[in-house]
Amino acid sequence: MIPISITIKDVAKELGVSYSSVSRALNGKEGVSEVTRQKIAEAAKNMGYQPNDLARGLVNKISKTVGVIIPDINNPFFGEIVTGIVEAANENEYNVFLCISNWDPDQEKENFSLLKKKRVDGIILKSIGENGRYRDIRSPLMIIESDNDMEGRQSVEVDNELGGYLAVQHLLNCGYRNLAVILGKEDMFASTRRLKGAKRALNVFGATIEEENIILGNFSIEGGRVAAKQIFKKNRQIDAVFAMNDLIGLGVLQYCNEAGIRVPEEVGVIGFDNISYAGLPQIELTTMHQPKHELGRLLFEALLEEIQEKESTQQIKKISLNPELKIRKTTKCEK
Amino acid sequence: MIPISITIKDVAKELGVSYSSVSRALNGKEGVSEVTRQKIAEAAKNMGYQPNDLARGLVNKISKTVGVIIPDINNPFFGEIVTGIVEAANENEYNVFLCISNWDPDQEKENFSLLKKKRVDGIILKSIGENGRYRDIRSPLMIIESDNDMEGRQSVEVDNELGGYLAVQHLLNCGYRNLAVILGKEDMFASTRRLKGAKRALNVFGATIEEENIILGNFSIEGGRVAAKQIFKKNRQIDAVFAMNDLIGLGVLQYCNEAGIRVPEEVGVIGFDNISYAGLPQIELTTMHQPKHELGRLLFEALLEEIQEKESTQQIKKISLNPELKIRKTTKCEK
DNA sequence: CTGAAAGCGCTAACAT
DNA sequence: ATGTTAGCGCTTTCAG
Repeated sequence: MIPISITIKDVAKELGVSYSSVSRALNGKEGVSEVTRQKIAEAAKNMGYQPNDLARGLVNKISKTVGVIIPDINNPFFGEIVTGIVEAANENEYNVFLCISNWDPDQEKENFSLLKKKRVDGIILKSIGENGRYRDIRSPLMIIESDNDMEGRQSVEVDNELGGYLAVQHLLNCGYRNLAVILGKEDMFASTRRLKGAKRALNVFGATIEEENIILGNFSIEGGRVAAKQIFKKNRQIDAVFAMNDLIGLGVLQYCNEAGIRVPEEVGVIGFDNISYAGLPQIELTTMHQPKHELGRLLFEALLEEIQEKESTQQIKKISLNPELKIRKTTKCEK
Repeated sequence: MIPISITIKDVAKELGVSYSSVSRALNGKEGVSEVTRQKIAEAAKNMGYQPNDLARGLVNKISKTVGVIIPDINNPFFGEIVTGIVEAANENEYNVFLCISNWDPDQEKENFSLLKKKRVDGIILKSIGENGRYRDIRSPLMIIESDNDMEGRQSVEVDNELGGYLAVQHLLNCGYRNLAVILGKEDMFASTRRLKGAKRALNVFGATIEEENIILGNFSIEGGRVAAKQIFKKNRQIDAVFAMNDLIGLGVLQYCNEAGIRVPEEVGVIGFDNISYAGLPQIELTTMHQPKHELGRLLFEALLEEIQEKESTQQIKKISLNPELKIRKTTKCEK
């Protein structure tokens, strides 16, 4: 079952031309007469010739390949981003290696090393928050939500601080006053930014939040459930929670459901990301929308630019998109 | 920003040995004294040597790379399968190219061609149902749920007929009598098998299903909602629906919710796949569980075997796992 | 046990 | 416009 692939030499022999001519013709380089170019194109097609990107990569130092390292493809946030990345990549004849770090620094390192062997042209990374480990990565790199330690690296992200601000502003507008916040401990960069925005909104309103009402949870449904339990066990006054992503939000809803707490009457809940399941009629989670698909496309396009730039201007781009408030049924007002 | 990668020659020069020795040492081949082997290993490590898999692939005809073509990574069914594939692949030092066909035959073809250029060692495919197009694929291929036309190809799947049988048996056990079935039109192989099992269960029970109550929908939440509307507009008698996947099931639930139909009292709903969102307390969809993660691992492992087999026994393996009934709250009994 | 050399498929000078 | 050649980084005979 060894696939016999036909090479540039085979088609050269077939036509009795040199194989450099074939190479030139097939790559649209000048130096071939129209006539032979035609003949070559035709023969190549008939013979089912497919260029060998391994060989090409070896000489060009371009593998037409990028790596994507994310923690979890089952989080719809990443799923949609990856969809955008793959789409844009394929349009540019690129393939993408999918790596899953599982929020584990060791696996992430392992992934880097595997990708390096493959000589990918660039990497798109959702960093899992151990600092200073990317300084020595010498290939083009795009960060999904950069941390401070990534200064000097390109990144594409939503304006997280603005997102936090808008989320809490909405909660306040609804009349909720005793807020709790659940941070995602796997990703303190985004969480910290969003929290900063949240505090600013509180501040503008002349309010504050107790440190004890800011808790650390896992970025998962179960993580949200556990965190909510912790919150309400500790403080019955809480009347609204800002969850750092929709998965956590879903977990909060789950807890409220179990504990008989009415949403949005007794407590309001807002999430972040706007994953599709948040919009289910049984859920209707109010949340901050992120343009995930677009984020994915931009991520790849910016990476490609960096790859092709070689050594020109090389200015560090930080692309930032705006999140959008998506009001549904887990908060009790409409503005 | 060109990453200067160090080669086998560099470490050879450093040590004053021939580079073939370095190759031998690093690959654990015999013909190198323990002493030099040690020295080489150490030098390679210190110098940060990383093998170039492009070059390796060129000579070995093994790229340590596989391609996965699926219709939609945001369907948790595929998301979890891919997670299993990637996990198993990485354990074997393989990388996986993720391709998304978007249920579109043209994109699927495009993906094949891209992967061929990359000289992947094998491909894992969720075929989107156009027949006879894989006959000429000469590389190792594993099919996620094979169709008849794929005879002669390896496949890994859940026993779909059994799944259909168990699902409908459960519905019948609950006392539902007027069933409707929603097929997923994007994947008629799986749907047909499950339907066959469903009819068998009906048969054993001495019942049947009207053809008009078997409808074609899209494998999506919206598809399920539309199909449900169609069903209940046409026939008010229907008291249970078997949805061919959980997304469709979610859509049915959504319609019932809107139309004020009480589940499970007035109508029972059962899905297929057991995606994580089906288990949310607000949803609690009864469904047929598929061991998706395990399916993914098996898929890769079987593919790897086929890749390594070269030309030995070459018997066609069809691996089949059993689905499991997962009773929750959208059907009204417990057996 | 070790080195020299050929060749994987391709591109890019360099000749003609 | 076309052919010849070197070489990308590596593995694998083949000599020594």
